Amino acid sequence: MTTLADVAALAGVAKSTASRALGRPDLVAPDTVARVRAAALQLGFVPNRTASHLARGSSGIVALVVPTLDNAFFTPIVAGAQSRARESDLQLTVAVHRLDDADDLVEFERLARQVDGCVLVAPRGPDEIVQAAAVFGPTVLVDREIQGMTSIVADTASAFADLAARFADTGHRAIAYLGGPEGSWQDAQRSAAIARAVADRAQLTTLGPFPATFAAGVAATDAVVASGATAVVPYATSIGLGLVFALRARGVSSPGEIVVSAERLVAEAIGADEVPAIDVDGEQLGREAMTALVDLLTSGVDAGETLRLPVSVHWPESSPV
Amino acid sequence: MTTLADVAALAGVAKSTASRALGRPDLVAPDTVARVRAAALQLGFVPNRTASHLARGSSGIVALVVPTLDNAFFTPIVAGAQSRARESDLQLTVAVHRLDDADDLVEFERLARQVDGCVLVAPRGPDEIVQAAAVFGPTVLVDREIQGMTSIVADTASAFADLAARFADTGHRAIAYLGGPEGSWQDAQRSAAIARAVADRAQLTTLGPFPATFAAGVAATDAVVASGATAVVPYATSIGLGLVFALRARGVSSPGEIVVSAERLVAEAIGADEVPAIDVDGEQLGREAMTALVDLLTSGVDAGETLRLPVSVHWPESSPV
DNA sequence: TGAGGGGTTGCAACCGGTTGCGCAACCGGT
DNA sequence: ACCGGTTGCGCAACCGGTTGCAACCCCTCA
Repeated sequence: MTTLADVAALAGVAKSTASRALGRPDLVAPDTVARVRAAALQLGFVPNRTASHLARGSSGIVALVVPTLDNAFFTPIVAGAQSRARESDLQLTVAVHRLDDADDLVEFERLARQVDGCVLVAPRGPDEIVQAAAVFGPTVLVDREIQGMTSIVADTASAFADLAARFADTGHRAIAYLGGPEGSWQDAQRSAAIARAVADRAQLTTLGPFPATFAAGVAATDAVVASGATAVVPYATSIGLGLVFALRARGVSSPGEIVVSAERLVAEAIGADEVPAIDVDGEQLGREAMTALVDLLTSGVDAGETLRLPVSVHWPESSPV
Repeated sequence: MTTLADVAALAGVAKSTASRALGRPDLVAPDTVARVRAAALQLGFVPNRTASHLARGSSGIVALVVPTLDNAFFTPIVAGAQSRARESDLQLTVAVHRLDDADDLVEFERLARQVDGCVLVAPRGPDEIVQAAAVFGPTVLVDREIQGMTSIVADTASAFADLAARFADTGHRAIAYLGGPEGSWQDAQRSAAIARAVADRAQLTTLGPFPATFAAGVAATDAVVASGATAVVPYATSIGLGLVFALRARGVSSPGEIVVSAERLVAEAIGADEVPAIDVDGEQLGREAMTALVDLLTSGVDAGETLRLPVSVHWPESSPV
């Protein structure tokens, strides 16, 4: 392996000058920079990240904390964050933590102390725990808003409200919302947004709380049918999938008799192009979060602002009613 | 942050002794070890991985190379490898590379030179390219066998053969195999295994090659119907899913008229508990591969052996014929 | 002509562990 | 009492970059 010393020797300068020429060219005379660069190129020099990190006192590792990976919502976030981290030469370590209570915190601290920063996906649990987690270092929050913390949220609530409003517009008189897990920040947002959107134009039944699973959707079927709803907005894709399968199994056609909104890709999978769908770009969510963390790391200042990403709604041409 | 020097000072020994006491206690007097350990505990000492890696000349990073992440087959492998890597205090970096041709190699080399070792998931591409990739450092292969290389393979071929044989046993006279992508090592194994298993007990039609996508399954429908097959074994889950949906869309009941084998979880999703299914434990695949790599890294010797993981077959109680 | 100052560069001390080598103490054996 | 052979420990030199500080050159302005 060729080291910086080799490059410096070939270029006829000191190691320190070589280091500066490559890292902060503005501090070095232009032709010296050129000479060093040429030498580096000629030797195929690749700086040793480990040494660099040691000298700078950083680890070069950032953590992404998710509550679970058994959920299609989180994996794209991981992918997006991963790819963005790589662009900034950071290693991403993915950790599974719920951050629900104080016990989670002690384990989290050990992790946080070993990395340069954290991206937290903590959909549930009290604000206090999440805030406490943020004291260990630079932190960016995903899909949740807490006063004073930098966060990136998908504006799913607006999309849900849009869906519900259109259902009401297209003649649905009874709409059901299948609520998400207890304590979920997004659930609170979505539930409130839908209620505002529907107002008194239709009867809105809120069911739940449900965990974001296929089984929960199946289990919700009785209640949905009993509610008399002709349009359903489920908190999560998996819940909707379970509901659709269970409805079909008992002979209720969907989207014929009961329309269930879905996510874009799933709408295709369940063979219903005519289902209203939303498109949350999880990868972008992860990418933007990592971008925010990188900014925070380089600038050193935490603006504590929220970036709200739009969520698109696909409404079928043919009326789903 | 407390450093080794602090610990050494508190324990009243030299830094070097402290280092050895913690890392190789067999070289140090028992009571000295105890004193150092106590000091470390008291100060809450956490060794700095970066410094350790620099001194040892390793990076502490291992790479997992997959051809794509848009495929449900690979994500569990990533998860398994990830979790196993963490147990050995290794950072996992996931890279997307096909390793199909020499161009991929140059980019791969840059990656490989920065890590301690690689786990390669390279289902396609010529053996030579994969072998060339292995020269840059310790390497473990997943789901593919190449003479002389350590590899972990799921014994899917046997499972496929089992499926085909049982189809023949239960009266199917025309069976179709939907082949995988061109050049796929596993496809070659599976195809051959099925042919051996069916022998002359039924008519076997091999279709393809197909990419492992939903769309490919849809596109294969005409050919499947034309073949007169009553039982189909698709190379990949996604192909099977596409086929089932397309069959149903054109009024052919499945598994009623044409049985399509599937993977365990998918069999449930398509609402057919009575479908023969296989269960490949991708997470275990990734985990075992990482275990092999860790062994290789610590022992320094590459045995070049293959570990074959069993794949279970679920045959429905009620005959699917 | 000399003091003041900006731009370049080199020296050497870091960052925090790891490890080769040498010294000293201590062992049992003659 | 003397000796070869452990055993236990410390010194200092690493690993490969980064950076504070000082030296130096050259140019400007008084």
